[in-house]
Amino acid sequence: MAYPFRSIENKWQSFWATNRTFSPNFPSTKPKYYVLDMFPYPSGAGLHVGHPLGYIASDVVARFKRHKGFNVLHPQGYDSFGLPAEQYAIQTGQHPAKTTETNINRYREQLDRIGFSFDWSREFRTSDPSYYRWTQWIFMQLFNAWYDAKVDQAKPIDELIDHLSQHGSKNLDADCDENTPSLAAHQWNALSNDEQQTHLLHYRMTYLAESEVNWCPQLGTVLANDEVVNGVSERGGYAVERKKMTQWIMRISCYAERLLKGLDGIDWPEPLKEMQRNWIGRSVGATVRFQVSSHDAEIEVFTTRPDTLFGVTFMTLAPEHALVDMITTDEQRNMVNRYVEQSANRSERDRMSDVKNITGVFTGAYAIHPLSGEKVPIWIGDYVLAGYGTGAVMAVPCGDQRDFEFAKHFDIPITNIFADLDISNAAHVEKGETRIANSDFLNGLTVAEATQTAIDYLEKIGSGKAKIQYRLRDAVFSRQRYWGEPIPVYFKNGIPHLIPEHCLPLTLPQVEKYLPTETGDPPLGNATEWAWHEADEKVISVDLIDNKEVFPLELNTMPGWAGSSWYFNRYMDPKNQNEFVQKDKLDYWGMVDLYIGGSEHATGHLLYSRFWQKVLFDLGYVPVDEYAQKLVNQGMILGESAFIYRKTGTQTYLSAGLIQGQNVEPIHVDVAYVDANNVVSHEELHNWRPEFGEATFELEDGQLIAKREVEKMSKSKYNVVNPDDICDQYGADTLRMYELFLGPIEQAKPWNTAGISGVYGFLNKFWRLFHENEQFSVSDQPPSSGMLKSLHATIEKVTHDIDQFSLNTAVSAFMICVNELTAAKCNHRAILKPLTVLLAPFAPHICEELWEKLGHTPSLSNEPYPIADPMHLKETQITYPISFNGKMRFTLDLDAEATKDEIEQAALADERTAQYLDGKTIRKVIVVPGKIVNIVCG
RNA sequence: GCUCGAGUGGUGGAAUUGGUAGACACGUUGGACUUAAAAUCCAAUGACCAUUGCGGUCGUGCGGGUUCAAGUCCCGCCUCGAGUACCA
Repeated sequence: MAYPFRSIENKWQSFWATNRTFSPNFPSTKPKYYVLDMFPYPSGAGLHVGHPLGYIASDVVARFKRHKGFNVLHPQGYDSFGLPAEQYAIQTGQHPAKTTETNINRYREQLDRIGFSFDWSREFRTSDPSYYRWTQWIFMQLFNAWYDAKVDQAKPIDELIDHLSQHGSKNLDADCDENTPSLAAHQWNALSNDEQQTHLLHYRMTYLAESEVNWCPQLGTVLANDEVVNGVSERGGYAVERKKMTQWIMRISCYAERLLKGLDGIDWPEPLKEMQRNWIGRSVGATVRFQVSSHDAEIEVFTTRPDTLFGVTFMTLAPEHALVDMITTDEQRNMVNRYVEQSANRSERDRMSDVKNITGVFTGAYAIHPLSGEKVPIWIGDYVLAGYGTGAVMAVPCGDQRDFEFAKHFDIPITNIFADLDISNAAHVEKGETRIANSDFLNGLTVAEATQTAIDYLEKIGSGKAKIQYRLRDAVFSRQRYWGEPIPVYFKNGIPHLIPEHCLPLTLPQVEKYLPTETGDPPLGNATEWAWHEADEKVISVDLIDNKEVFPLELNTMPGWAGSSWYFNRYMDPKNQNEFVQKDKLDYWGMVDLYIGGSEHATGHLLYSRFWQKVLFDLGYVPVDEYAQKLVNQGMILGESAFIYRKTGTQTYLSAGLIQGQNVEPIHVDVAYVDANNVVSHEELHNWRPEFGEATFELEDGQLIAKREVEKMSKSKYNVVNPDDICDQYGADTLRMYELFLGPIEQAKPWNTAGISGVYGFLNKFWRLFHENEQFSVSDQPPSSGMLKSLHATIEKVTHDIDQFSLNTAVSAFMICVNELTAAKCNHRAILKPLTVLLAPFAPHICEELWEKLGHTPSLSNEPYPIADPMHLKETQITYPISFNGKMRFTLDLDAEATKDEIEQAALADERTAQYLDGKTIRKVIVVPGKIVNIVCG
């Protein structure tokens, strides 16, 4: 008879909800602990068993910390702006808010069944105006900030304005656009207001600029770099092209160094940190300026190898480089134009898949080498990317493999500047102890020495300077979508202005259609009325736009990552109408102590959120500049798909064992219709897909056998396991423990429904141990020392495992303990009480029930966690393996208190030792107290 | 190509960080209970040899090395996974 998990789980879930058991206190004198999950995007498909894994792990820690006396903040909410709801709206006309609402309700139902200890009173949605008004507010703070590189800090824009009006751009070290003009104070003061505003855009942390963006025509929007994977959109896999557009951009690049450094102080998985480091892509080198011969122009390049300057035999510009048109000679113009056009028409993907082909064209122009004064030809090649560095390189064929191949292909001379090295077949790329030759004043120096000497010289003659280059680009922030946060900006004479702060939120307007307008404006262009809050809600009709009193609003919306870049702060004070978060709450809750989520967000959410946090920190709004002390990436739970095989071109389906030598294609079968022995149920197959009724099946032993294969869990692969079904069949406590038991949290692992019986059996066993004929029954006898030892060993192991985040082994420890208790028929009250608390983080429902039956007042959630008593763990005897030359021969039971010498003597005195030695001499005896005795002889 | 990470029974995975490899669980086999099944309980389960002995030999991807002792440390490979890619 199974334990009544259904009634138990219902009872305690409603108890927790009614009593708000898991709401933390504020203020509180207790130490705080903040456990956070990456909040979900509520998709239409609902949850599968893979989704809750991270939530279960964080819930164990949250409950554990409550027992340990912490005031625990463990919230949950929804990242509810996003593409799928919008795509659905485009197809069906249903407002995304409605789709989202439905999906959230479904998510909530599913989550509630698993018994999480979330404080639901703090729930919010990023698509709710009461939340996104603060996302808009943060946008305003970014707009009103600039980056002072002198002190490495973002500052209010007013300070910059003061500086400009007093000193102009003199003594100003700001992170700004490359092409920002320098102004004297009087020039600045002479500018009209609009001109000043335009000028300030060069400095603002979020700015409007025309730039090359990743445009995805199918999605009808631009994408950030991290949303483009292998030249196609991450979502949908559509082609992406480069396009010049005026967009809102976030100046994340000025934080490159701090984002990099900050990684050292936080406990995040090393691979993830590595991904962020690569993404930021710091490289140390120098910029060098080459004068263009007979033109009034310079080409600036970035190089990591200033030591190889004398090896430069040509230069290469990206086809998009601004100087191409100017410097191309008339003879070369046709070829150059054709080449530029060609590369422009090639999609990102073509260009990438075609890396091996060397293409390029000579411009006819020459540059003057800044050191040697020689003329070097200027070429164009699409191996040089417009988006990195300056979009131009100095080519050193002897020291760079691509330059080398380019030179060989076009027959450009190669100068060898390395002493005693053969470079006839390949470039010499390693740095090492190589000495430089053929390089005037660099001759005889090592690479490192030459690098420094060359930079010093360049700086002296004013032709270059040391520079650290980052791969990290500023992030495009505009999306041509409907379902996102409106950007709180209006345009006056084409100049962007923030709407007044007291008018927030600027509410997402209703539209007839979710597609771009006929004039090509984003979907918000379809809106005829906008609402914003100014005392009472005020509606602005688009008809009233006269550009005198009423101005047009920004029609782009924010990207998906906006709302998720600061939400961890909002949980501290989710209902606050006056501030984004109250300061003393920020001070109390501080950093997230444990953050759990997938590693797929490495270069997206996890980078942008660190960026925003740093800006908010600089501006004095948050007390810490990193927001998550420890991050754990939970691995994916994979599905075990099932396949049967269709003979190609027929309606004949084969059992998996019969496909040898046949021409077949695998067909997914829903895993629900396949049993543990991989037998497919015919009946259900017919009900599922009527067309199988007309098919013929070739069977093995009268059965249709499916082949299993591990794949990502997804609806289209028919391998989804719904947690609801598991809760129905086995209960939430079993689901929780089984998900943890599957393997280490960080690892990807397949879901195997067959294995669940082990955990289910464990909980039943635990229940039965304290029940007789369905009646609760505990013994009041004192437990034996053996049982106490078992209990305390488990306490020690489980506590240690939770600290180490090794939850799968903690589950095993419970199983061992219950097996031992069962074998000894030990159902003592003194054992059950601590065990109930110990197990509560893992299987909270059953534990609450037993706790109540023990006569305690629910809930047990703040009951102190048991502590292992070393008294009970003490060994009286220890079994020592006695080994000879590392090979074990026999064991010896010795007093646990025995000293090293006593152990050694006992081992040597044993007659079996004498037998084994048999005349051999003892060379050494190694004794490790509590572990082993090894006798080395020979 | 580069950068990380990982290779342990039929399977998922343990191993206090150099100290009796294979915990725990699934699966499999046998047994008990049952008219039968389910459920439950007990036993066996790395391989090979011996099982009329207690045992022995080999075993953590492959090849070397250090050590009394290596899954664990070092050197050289192989395979798989993840990330990234003309980054100057």
